[in-house]
Parts: sequence; C-alpha cells; structure tokens
Amino acid sequence: MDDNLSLFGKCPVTTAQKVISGKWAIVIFYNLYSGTKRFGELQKLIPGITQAMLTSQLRSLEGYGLINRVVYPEVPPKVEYSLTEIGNKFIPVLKSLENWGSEYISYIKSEKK
Amino acid sequence: MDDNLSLFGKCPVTTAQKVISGKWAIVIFYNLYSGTKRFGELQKLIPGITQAMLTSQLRSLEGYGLINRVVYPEVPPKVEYSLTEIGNKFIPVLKSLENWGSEYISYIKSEKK
DNA sequence: CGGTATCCCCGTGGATACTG
DNA sequence: CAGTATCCACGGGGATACCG
Repeated sequence: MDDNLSLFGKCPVTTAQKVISGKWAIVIFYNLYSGTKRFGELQKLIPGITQAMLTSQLRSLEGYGLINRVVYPEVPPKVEYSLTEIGNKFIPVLKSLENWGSEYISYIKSEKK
Repeated sequence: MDDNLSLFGKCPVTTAQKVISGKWAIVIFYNLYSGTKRFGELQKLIPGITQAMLTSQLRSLEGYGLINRVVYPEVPPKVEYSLTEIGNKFIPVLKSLENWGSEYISYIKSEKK
C-alpha cells in the first residue's frame, strides 16, 4: 500500500509479481472479470476468505489502481467493486497463467502415472 | 516440496501461482532461460541472494520438475542447472507478466505526473 | 451491509558458520 | 565449488469481536 512508489524503476516482471503475490488477489480478479460485484457477493464467491482479509486485499488492489471502489451513500450501505482499465489489461496474464497451469497439471499426472 | 501432491485437482491458475510464489523463482527462471548455468554463475547473476536461499529455491523448482540438476563427479564439484521441457513452457507466462508490468509502470507514471 | 480494531500464529526468507 | 546446519526476525494471513 505504501510501496507503490518503490515499484518504480523496478523490473516489469518483479512489479507484476508483487501485484499478484497476495494470497487472494488472483481469485478476486477472476471474480471481478465477469463484472461488477458487491462486497457481499465477492465474499460468497470466495469461500474461505474472512471479511477482514477481503477488505484488506481489496484495499490493496485499489491502492495499486487495479480496481474501482464505488460507495453508494445509502442505508444499508452498498459498495461495488470493478476492474479498472489497467486492471482489465491484466486478464491476458491470467489466461497465460491458466494455460501453463493446465499443461503443468497434465504433465505431472503423466509423470507419476 | 512435499505439497506436489496437494497441487492436483486444484485450479490451474492457483497451481501456477504457487510455483512462482517463491521470492526468487522468477529471477532464477529468467537467468536459466538464456541457457544452462552453474551454481556459482547463478549466484553472481542474482545479486542479494545467499547460498542457502539459492540452494533451497533451486531444490524447490527441481522438486516441481521445472529445472534439471546435473552433478559432475569432479573435484572441485561442478553442478549445472537448466530448464526442463515443462519449465521452458513457462516462458510465455514470463513474457506476459513482463508485458503487463511494463504497461502498468508507464500507466502509474502518467497517473501521478 | 460493509466494514474497523486487536491480537496472534507460523512459515518464508535471511544471516552466519561449517563441510565433503 | 557447492553445498548443509542452525537459528531467528518479520510480516502476511487469519480469528474474533465490535461499529456506523
């Protein structure tokens, strides 16, 4: 959150790695890819995450400029999250990761036979 | 190292994330991409890493089946590391990470102006 | 509903010293 | 040269409880 500045001048790959290094960052991305979601929706979509963790991870991604957080001044409160433009550009990376992951899993299975 | 098994049946993206989650895994990949390297060479190429860390990260990647470790029975010892086939297939992911990282860095710079 | 505020565990990463 | 063997600090991650 305060190391946004320390990212500058660093290797692009290292920068990218930092962003996705959070345990839940990628899962959040995946769920936000299909469209805008409310806090409660995300929590239901991501089993095992606590409120505190979801909040902090969302704040972190927001700090990186990857997601939008929109608060509707209503009672009860309503907050919506969505990917920013640069956030959307991360999707190809996710696809790439997914492709390799699939290849790797089938490779491992064939190895241990 | 012993969670190779726990990877099976998991989401491909999660699997991929685990592999690159080590602090030095990606750097090692980068340096091995350009060809086979000896232990000492890697250590020189990766400033800031200790012998102990380099050893354990290499062992981890070897355990995942991503790199080859070849020991030459000589005195003094000589050990060479290289990417395996499935290891080489990871390169596109690295490229993808790099592309996005570059986009992100220039985006941030234009933002904070 | 969508958060803070605390407290704490434990695993990753690292410093250092020794060895075949 | 290429490792082990110890020991330890730190912070990410999580459980729980309370709030506007």
